[in-house]
Amino acid sequence: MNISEQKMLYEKQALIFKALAHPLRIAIVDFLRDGPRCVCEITDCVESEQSNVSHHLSILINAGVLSCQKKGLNVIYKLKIPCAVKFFSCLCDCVKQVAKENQKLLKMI
Amino acid sequence: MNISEQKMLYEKQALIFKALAHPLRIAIVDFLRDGPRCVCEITDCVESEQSNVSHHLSILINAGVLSCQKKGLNVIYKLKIPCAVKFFSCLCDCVKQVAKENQKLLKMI
DNA sequence: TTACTATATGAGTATATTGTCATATAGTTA
DNA sequence: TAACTATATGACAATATACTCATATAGTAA
Repeated sequence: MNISEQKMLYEKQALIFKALAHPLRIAIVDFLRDGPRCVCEITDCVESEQSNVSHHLSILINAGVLSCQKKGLNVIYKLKIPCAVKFFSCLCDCVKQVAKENQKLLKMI
Repeated sequence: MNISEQKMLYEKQALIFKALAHPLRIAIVDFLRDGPRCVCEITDCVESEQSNVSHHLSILINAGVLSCQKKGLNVIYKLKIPCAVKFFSCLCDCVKQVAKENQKLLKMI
């Protein structure tokens, strides 16, 4: 892989991270770990406006994190990144670690 | 975990994703997979201005993705998220998959 | 056909992020 | 001490992203 190919790869990877870089979109991905769900179920779960959820879903679709399928009036979204589940639990550990360090800092002051 | 705790966790996770959601920062993380490096080495590698690299490094530090240590005039940065390596190779697969699908689409037109 | 329901889209404003420049800081060397 | 080197910081303009509102679309049911 040459340098410009490498740069392009970084940009593509950044698109995926960007897609995941929002609490609401993480909530959506987390919810879909249990299986495919329609927009109305997702909207109920994340407690936001339908149009806002729709915008966020399209961001996740464009990044290739989710796929979707029409079924009657509904559109069913499902998780498409197999490693998301593992990475999420790792992220939990990271969040815990950061929290612990902040706690230490607070005690030092 | 109750709902507001869940939301806080999503926000913390989003911070980590946000930190990784930039090609230059991904390049930095990728570079640091080989081991700790000082700012000047990182700057050389990613081919950007020193002040810009410094800004991006501070974003990665704040998110808990990297840690750093002063050593004489230099500051040595190192990777702090153990799962980053695995997740990166998964992301490569995802990028490939998206690319394949786009190729299919192009052929259909 | 009309009315209804689920979802998507576009415009607009508010806010956040980016890269650059100039400059500050802290450690080193002479 | 002064000069130098590596890195960090702050302000700024340009750009991107988020949320809301109003509205469009496409499928369903009467």
